[in-house]
Amino acid sequence: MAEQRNTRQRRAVKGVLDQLEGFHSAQEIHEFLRDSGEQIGLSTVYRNLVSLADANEVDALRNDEGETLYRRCSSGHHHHHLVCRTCGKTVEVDGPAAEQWAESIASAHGFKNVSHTFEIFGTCEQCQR
Amino acid sequence: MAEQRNTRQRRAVKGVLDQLEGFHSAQEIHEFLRDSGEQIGLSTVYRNLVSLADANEVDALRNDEGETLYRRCSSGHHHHHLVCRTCGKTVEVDGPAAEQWAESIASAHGFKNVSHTFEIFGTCEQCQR
DNA sequence: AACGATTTGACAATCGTTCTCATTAGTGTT
DNA sequence: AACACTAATGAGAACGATTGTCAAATCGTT
Repeated sequence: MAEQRNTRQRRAVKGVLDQLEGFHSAQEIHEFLRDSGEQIGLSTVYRNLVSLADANEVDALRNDEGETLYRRCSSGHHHHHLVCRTCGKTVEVDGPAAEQWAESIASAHGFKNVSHTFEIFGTCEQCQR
Repeated sequence: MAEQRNTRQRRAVKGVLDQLEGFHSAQEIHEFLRDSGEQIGLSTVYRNLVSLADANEVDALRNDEGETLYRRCSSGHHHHHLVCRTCGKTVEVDGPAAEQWAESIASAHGFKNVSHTFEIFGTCEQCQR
């Protein structure tokens, strides 16, 4: 259906995500690209991030302020994150127990079509100094 | 320091929260008040909700779309929610296990000043019809 | 009733994100 | 390589939720 064209800009966005550690906002990513000399529009960055997230090629999550943050995800399966508020450094976390717990709570109350968010934010060791 | 005045508007906002089931956005609450014949500005609703949330008199959380939703919380202690996307109906949920799990993950990686979000969204039985 | 400080409300401003639409550029075909 | 067809881009406008501004209204106290 949606044929993805391999444009210079899309390549660039993917490229940054490989270089950057942890989660970053679309605007940060745009700024980074511009600083790297890449000519790319902000809308394009947004569009590509959204489409990459739809295609499950990157992880997306919302931080405390409601911004969406993106990160190239290593594993293909569902997981959660421990994210540093300051530098975006991320630890990937599995929580099968929590997973199941959410599921069972939901179905116990007759809820369908369930999604959940489970993210941990904090300040990493480095940024504490 | 901040002495809270008991204004008609603040009373009204608290009042709605008592009447309304589940989580609702500031705008919904404003609309509801207006429909009830209460004359109140949108900014005022926002301000009161924020201050009530700060005072821990109401619960606040962000939904999938990044909107902030509010609800008068029954219990004073920390808890999570199972929220219906459609009507806002809410089940209050305790997850001591999940709680501790988050804590231990965070400290294991040297993160301080940790906060977490754990909310479950779905469609409740009624709204499935 | 009067006072001084806090709140209010209408509206402007902000911030992240999405939309619009004319232009550009992949991709498959001669 | 030149074409054609269509998706992707970019600049800026538009949007939606939320916050800021500031004069006017209101609360609680004297």
